[in-house]
Amino acid sequence: MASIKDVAAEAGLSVATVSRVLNDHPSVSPEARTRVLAAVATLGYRPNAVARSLRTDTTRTLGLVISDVLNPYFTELARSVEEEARALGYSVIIGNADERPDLQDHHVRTLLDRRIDGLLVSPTDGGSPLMLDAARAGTPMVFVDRWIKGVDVPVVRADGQSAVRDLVAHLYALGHRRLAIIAGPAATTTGRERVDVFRAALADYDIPLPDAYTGQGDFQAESGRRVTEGFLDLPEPPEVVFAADNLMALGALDAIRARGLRVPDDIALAAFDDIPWFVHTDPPITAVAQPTGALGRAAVRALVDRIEGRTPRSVTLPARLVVRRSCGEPPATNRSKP
Amino acid sequence: MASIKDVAAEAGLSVATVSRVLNDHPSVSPEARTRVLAAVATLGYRPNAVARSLRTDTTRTLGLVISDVLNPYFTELARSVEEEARALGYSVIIGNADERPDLQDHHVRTLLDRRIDGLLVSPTDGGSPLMLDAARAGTPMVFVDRWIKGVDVPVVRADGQSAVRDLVAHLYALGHRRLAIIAGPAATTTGRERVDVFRAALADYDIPLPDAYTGQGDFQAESGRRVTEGFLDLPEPPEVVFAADNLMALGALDAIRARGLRVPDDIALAAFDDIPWFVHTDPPITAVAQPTGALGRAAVRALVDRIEGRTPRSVTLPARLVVRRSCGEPPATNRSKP
DNA sequence: CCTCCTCGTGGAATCGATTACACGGAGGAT
DNA sequence: ATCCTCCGTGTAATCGATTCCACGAGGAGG
Repeated sequence: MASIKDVAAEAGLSVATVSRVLNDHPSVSPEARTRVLAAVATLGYRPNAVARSLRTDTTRTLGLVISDVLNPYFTELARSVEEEARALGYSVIIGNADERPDLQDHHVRTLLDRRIDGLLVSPTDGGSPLMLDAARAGTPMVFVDRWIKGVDVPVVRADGQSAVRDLVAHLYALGHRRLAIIAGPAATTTGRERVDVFRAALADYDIPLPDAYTGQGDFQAESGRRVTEGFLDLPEPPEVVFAADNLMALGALDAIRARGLRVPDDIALAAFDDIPWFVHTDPPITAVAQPTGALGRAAVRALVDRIEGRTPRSVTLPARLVVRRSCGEPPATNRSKP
Repeated sequence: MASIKDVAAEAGLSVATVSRVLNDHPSVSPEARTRVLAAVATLGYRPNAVARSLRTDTTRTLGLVISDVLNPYFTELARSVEEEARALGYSVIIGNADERPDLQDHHVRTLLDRRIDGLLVSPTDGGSPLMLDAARAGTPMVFVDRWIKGVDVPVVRADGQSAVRDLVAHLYALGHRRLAIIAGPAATTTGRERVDVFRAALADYDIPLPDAYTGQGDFQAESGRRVTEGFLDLPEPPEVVFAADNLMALGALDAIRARGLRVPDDIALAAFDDIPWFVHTDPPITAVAQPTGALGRAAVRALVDRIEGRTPRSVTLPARLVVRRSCGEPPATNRSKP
């Protein structure tokens, strides 16, 4: 593969001049410029990004470590992150932690070794020493969706509070009083928070959230199934199951079906995170929708701000309730009336 | 960030010795080894992968360019690719082409600039000059799922022939005679092939596949909707719609619902590519399932074989039919009988 | 006409690793 | 005792770029 030396030789100029043309440095004669460009074309030369990175200590690459690629929410997040990064001239390397702290560390380490310019993380756990060290050592970093307490790192996330309040109001209006939640891992912020806002919203209606109605999941479908089975085995099962993410909602749906029960007639179901498939499930699932694309874009902008020396800001965007049929009472089809 | 020179200074040895310890070169005294390791630990040193890559002309990184990350089929493929690569000591950089040839080229170019060791591609189109040049120039490359004719690159893919034959047999047994297909882009191999095997399977039953029953899609949900509407507007609409991928099947389902029609009573639906969500749609969708994980792993192995000087082999694995309820006649629940 | 600047260019250092080669010392063979 | 080999180590070249510094030519200003 042709190097800058070959181009210099072909153009009859020095490598310095070639480099200047390639980085459009002002002081190059028009003549030299055309000669270099001609040589580049005939040789099909492309600069070696590895060499350039070594010299400039800059890779124009962002690392993104997410908890689970198979979760459509994170897939969409990854997609919007890559789009925004590309628009700003950066590439993205995605690491999939699969909700495993060891894998998360593996990816963080690999990305750091490659000297990425900045790191976007949705932490799987309460924070590995590795990540905390990296943050303290000054690696540009931004948390997205989930975050870790006690670290001075900007956070870009959705606030589900008002949407969950709306959800509870919706459920209450439908006559439901016994509401249960499938929580995420307590080690994640989203795992705890969603339970907290749900409990707070219930309190507004003087509805308690007993321990029996708060199941411990891990954001994977299987745990949703397990916890839901537990709920259904209760002497007095809940009337509604609220899953703290979309995969656990799927598991819950499975468990309910396996018992021959119907949604929403026998039991209602709602989920945190909205995904395209929820329109097509049987029945369509009522969900709290995060502004996923906007979150990804905001996260990239914050990170790039930090990298390029500006002051990054934390961002919180509101989630909103999307009512479908999984909690009962099909919503009116025409909402066009003012 | 500490460099190998700092480690050498800390250990009171030369950089050469440090490097030898780090790469466990045999001729290092035990004493030197411990001194180096101690220095590495106190400094928290990590080798700079960029510098190493420049020197060794090796990045231990694979590029994966897929057509659409939002498509669960490709997400799962990406995941299995990363897993297998990690097991073999490689990292993966994913590029999402979004079914756009220009984006595909952008990613291929970026990956090549970064001097990845090998490239895994599921081409969006018939083959850009860029990719053909790269292949000819000797970049280790393997096609997965889709491929390009006339290039000497191993292909790892699924063979849907027998599964599609099974599907047609299933449909025929249910009494369906007017079968339509939503094809993928003609520029892709999978776009054309799936139509061909479908037509061949129909021929076995003397069923023709008229032009009116072959709609042109682009592997995205919206095109599935559009084509299906066309089918439904026909004076004699088909009894079955077979979508050549899962997203178009989703679009088809939308279109059918929008007309107030029911699946499978009014019209049957089947899809190429099986995904977890098909179990939960209303009704569950009958599909041709590819062995996605195995494909990803086989592709990585072939690529690594090529990179490490062994001879890579093309691999074709059989797809299989998964019958659900979207074509009629709920399958018997107990299949345990011998 | 001389001096000083500016501009275009090239030489060479540099980034952080790997590795060929040289070298000194220890130990074995003769 | 001499010579050879092998082992552990260090020096320095190298990968492919960027960039500081020096230099010569040419133009402007005195």
